[in-house]
Amino acid sequence: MLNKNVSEKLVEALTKACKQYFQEHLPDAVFPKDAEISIQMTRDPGHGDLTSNAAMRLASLAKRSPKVVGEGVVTLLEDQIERSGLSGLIKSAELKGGFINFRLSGAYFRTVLENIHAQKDSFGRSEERRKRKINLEFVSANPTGPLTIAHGRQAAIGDALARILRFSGDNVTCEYYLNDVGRQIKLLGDSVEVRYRDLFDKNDPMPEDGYMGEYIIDIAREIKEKSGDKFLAGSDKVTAFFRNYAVDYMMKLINKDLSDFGVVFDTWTSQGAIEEKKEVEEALEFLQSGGYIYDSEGAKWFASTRFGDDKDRVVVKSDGSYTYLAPDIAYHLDKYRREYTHLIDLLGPDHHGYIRRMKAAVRALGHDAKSLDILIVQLVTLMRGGESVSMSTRKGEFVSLREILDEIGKDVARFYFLSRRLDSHLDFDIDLAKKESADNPVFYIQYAHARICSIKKFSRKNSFRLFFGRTNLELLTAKEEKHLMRKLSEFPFAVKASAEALEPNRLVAYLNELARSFHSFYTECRVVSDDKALSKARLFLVECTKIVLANGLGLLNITLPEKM
RNA sequence: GCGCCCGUAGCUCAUUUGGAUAGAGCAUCUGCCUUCUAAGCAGAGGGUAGCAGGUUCAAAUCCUGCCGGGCGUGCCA
Repeated sequence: MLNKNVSEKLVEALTKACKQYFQEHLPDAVFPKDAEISIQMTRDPGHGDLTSNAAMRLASLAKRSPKVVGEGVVTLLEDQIERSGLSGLIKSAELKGGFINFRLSGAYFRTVLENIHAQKDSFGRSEERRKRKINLEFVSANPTGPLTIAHGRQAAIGDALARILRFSGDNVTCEYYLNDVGRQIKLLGDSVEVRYRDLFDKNDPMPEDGYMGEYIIDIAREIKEKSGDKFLAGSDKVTAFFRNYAVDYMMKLINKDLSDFGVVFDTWTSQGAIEEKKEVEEALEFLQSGGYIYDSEGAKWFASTRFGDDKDRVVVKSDGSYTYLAPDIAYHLDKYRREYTHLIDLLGPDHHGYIRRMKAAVRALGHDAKSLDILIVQLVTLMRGGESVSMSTRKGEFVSLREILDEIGKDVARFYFLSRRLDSHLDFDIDLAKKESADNPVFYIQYAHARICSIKKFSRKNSFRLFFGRTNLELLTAKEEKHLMRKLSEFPFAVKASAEALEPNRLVAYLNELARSFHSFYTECRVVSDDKALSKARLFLVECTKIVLANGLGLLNITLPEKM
């Protein structure tokens, strides 16, 4: 019997009991059809394993106290539990402070352990294949500079989200939108050209708003080494060369940083390619045919207010060129054409004004606004020795993701970002992070895994003939063993909650609790001992813990050390 | 001015979509290594959840108004 079946059946039994209570005691009252009868895992094991607030929800409807309603429902519940075949798994149902609390039987938890052991790396994976085909776009940094710490936060979250959603049954494609045309890119090329000419003592001035970072000089040097003075005589062709070279160079750097950070993209879509395929024109024509485009003051406007935006937006400027919005609409249309049923964009907070207009565009294109989720990942305020540091890619002042990777490592950095909610405005003190990286919380979880590997090694070395006879899980009766079993059984719920809320931090919190349960168990319960039957049962429990830790950390793409 | 986000322990952050006594890590203090890893365990102290109202059986969570911080409010991307 699986977790899911148990909770569903229990909800069913509870709903029946509630209905029956209404029929018997309140013939005049109407039982609400959409009554939200639900069951959750308890926060505190002292309250049992599962809990429902049904009695409190129905109390006001029934015009009786939660206590009276609860008592009535609990009485009827025994019979319903019996009928739904749950009596072996539900040990008790009792009313406490208005909540109806359920205690699961030992048999239930033993079944969970057997499931974990049988399903291995699939344990926690959603059995149902959802039909959603998701396009998850994140980072999408302009290739005008190295990735910064803020991109790192997005990268870690996007990557983990993709893994969690896939595990939950969605088909997910991770996409990087490559902004390879436009003003910023032109400036990038021009900046490199000026630096290149500097190397030949042609001291041209940097363009206004040019890129001042050291890396621009690196690119210029590389060109000089490869091609000498070949590009000194400027021309349109040469300008294009510098631009393309710089973009390629930067994308190589960006991809190296991403892959070292454990972040994998499936596709890169280039804005230039979208424009070349005339998709912007097509998108605008589509909107035009729907009557959502009008002319005013020499420009073309998208009537986004008709879909809830505060004001209409210009899409074609009076000089005939596009605003940023036009290619972005085309890009989203392109995604829908690739048959994605659901789009998720991770953006920085400077784009929050963008949400309404893009949702308006999506609706004008004939799609449900709900098919687009725009998640704002808040910035990281970078601190250095308690002082906040302002960052500007253009001025060349920033802390790169590379520096973070080199200083504190992939696992610590990923964990740091993943354990926070995406909308928290968090402070990252790099000096503190370097100092504290030795006792970073990520090691707490990894250490649990390393300890398990050590136990396994020890048990093999002292082969207690543990492989004979059947494993009797009924021997697992200590408080710490029960807590650990309970925690293990929560894993599928934690994954589900994380996927539904699009919040990887929930999974992190769960893994932290699991590690805590394990460390506590480890301290109190000797695994490999003279009691062979008990050793065998405990080894089984430890193996299950290892599987769940591996599945969980795998979703976060954090390393599983065999020893530390 | 208007819009979005945030304000929780000395510091950094959680709080399972409105539930029970608001929890972790760091820092401080007290115990625990002759046995599978002490990067650990058990415990103590530390809180008017910015402030004031409201909705609800129940509010850190939802609504309103203030206060404070960040970001936006382009025919920039």
